Amino acid sequence: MVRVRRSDPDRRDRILRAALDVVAEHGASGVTYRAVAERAGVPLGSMTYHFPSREELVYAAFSLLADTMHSRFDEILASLPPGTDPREGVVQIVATQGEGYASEMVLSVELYALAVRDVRYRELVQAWMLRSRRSLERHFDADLAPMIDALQEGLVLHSHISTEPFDVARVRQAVYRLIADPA
Amino acid sequence: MVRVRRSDPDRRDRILRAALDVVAEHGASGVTYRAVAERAGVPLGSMTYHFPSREELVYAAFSLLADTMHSRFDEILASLPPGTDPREGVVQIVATQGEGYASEMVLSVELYALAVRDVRYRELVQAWMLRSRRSLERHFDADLAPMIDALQEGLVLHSHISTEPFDVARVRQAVYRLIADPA
Amino acid sequence: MVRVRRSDPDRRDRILRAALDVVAEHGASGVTYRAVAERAGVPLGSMTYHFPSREELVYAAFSLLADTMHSRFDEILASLPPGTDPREGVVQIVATQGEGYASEMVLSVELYALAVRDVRYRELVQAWMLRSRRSLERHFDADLAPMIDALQEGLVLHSHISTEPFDVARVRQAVYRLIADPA
Amino acid sequence: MVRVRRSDPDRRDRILRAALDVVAEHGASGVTYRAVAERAGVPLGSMTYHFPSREELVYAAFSLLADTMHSRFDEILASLPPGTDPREGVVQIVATQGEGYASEMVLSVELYALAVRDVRYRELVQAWMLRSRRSLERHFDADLAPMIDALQEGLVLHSHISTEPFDVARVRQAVYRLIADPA
DNA sequence: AATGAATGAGGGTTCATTCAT
DNA sequence: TATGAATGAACCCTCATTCAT
Repeated sequence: MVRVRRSDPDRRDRILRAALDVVAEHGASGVTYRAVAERAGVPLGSMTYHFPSREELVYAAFSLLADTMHSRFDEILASLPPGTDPREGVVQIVATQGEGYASEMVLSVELYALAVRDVRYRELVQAWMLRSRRSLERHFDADLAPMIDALQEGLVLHSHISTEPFDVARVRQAVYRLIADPA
Repeated sequence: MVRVRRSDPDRRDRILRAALDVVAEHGASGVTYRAVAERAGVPLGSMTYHFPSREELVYAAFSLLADTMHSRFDEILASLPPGTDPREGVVQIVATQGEGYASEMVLSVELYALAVRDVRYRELVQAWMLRSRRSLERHFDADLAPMIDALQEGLVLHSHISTEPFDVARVRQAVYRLIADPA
Repeated sequence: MVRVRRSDPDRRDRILRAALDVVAEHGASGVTYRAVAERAGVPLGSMTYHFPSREELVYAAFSLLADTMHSRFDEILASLPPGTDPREGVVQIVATQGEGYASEMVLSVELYALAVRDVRYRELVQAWMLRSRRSLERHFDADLAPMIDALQEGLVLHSHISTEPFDVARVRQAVYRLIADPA
Repeated sequence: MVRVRRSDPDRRDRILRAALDVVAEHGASGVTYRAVAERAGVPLGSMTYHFPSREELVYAAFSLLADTMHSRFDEILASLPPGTDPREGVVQIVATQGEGYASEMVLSVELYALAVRDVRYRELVQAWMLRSRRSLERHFDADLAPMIDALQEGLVLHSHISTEPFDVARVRQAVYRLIADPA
């Protein structure tokens, strides 16, 4: 009657991706076992088998998000052609997150909302932030890294909240002002 | 048998403030009629009387928040003693929101999380942002205002997520770098 | 579509009686909101309205049981025709509970099972036991009351567990032996 | 990667004892495969291997209980020094179960609760009761045995439900009254 | 012989919302 | 105007049981 699929090794992963989809659409509080199960195409009982509590599911999903986002962030900075002004890397990061990957921005804001209220998520974000700074320090002074990170954060956030069209020129101007003299 | 207090003119307001308290503690999704009613000390039936749907309640609460936060923002900038470097106003705003008023930061992140997913809240935030810029433009160039606003946002956000102690010097340095030459 | 029955004053009571029915059939652990709701003919939502937690429901049901059983117990002893040997009252109590009212015995054993594990139920049973003794003391010496109560308990219990037919003569003999000389 | 202990001959027994522990703590309805498996330190899959259905597990556990309890009962009566008033054996049984071995009382009440609702358990208890009477008949008249058994049951039960301290004197008095003239 | 993976059927509880009063 | 009573739809989570290995 029912299709039996006894072993499904990457089911855990599929569930996590489905969970992030649900966060993007309905927010972190919209992550219900049911919603994710349906999206991932797995039976409800399978959800609690892999993630015994909803909280674990949400946490695992946001951990995956942090990893994914950092990879993208790091890759942009790492793959700058030699000789490029590294500030262009920052501009590109903002542009990438501000224009494309909109859903990931949605996701990260949800993560921040959790982080300001819950230590566990605060630590997760903190670790992610440190990794971002480490990546920035490949090109910029260590003192500057947190500032660049903050500016980039604010720009991306505002670009997503704003109803105005994304303005790369303004982003570039802000970045170049903050980092007058790339180290 | 208890004499009921006839006419409770600021009950609506008390409910909204209670709602914001609940957001600070449990997030926007934690705003249930029941939780808010208990916090505000009003009967459950009174909630739906004043706010026929939950959505209206939440929206009204965040509207109140935007007003409150803008007032604080504007007041700091408006009350700078003549002759002060206006960049100090920006530093002070970040410091105020980064150190004290932590719960308001929690609230605003929740608002952002709503905004990135829902136009109605996006418009609310957009209007607030425009007012902030208008306030900044009293001291800075109009082109610069959005950048300052973004930097300030990023700094406050990171200060709340970070587990490191708040560092005013770094904030000041970032602000002064971005605004090298106050208009 | 649905029959609306806005006020139903003795619904609470009907629920409790339904709960006891369910205990009799499926044991205390079988008392689920759903099972009781169906039995009482009330919507599921009504259950949690009247009894916010399952535990409250169960406790209230067993409180009602204790009251009901004590009433029956007391009434038998109180309505003995003057001049009757009061020991016949005890015999009659055992007979009543041993032959008729079988379901109530079932119920009381469930209550004992709760009582030996949970103080709250222990207190409930303790209070009931004290009332029983008080009733017995109308006819018997205070020292004797607990013994009579214990014997009666054991006889009723065994009569319900036994597969042999109920034997009044044996009950009478036991009671008369224990109470050789009615006070 | 951990070497698995091949052949664990008394695992079945360990599971049953664990099951009884769980009954003592959470009642018969608390006996879930998971709870017992954890308590016994065996994998979940092992449970259904040894006891294909939960019902079998519970029944086997209570069978073991009946055996254990009867052994204790019989031993007390069998090991009375010659010349001792056999009624002291009964007193001692009540004292043993009333003061020590509290958890076993908990267990037996659970068994009674099952017995009054389910023939299978009724038969189990019935067999146990017959064995008890057989033991009593070594010292007392066959007619008296059921009465003694009932009294003893009621005394033990009440002692466990009562919040008053255990009173051996009263127990002795009750036993001596019921058995005025030991056969 | 033994067990981890998997799942469907509930079960307790929360809650927005409706409505009679 | 104001509110207590009421309810149905979810939601999180537990669990017995099945089965491939």
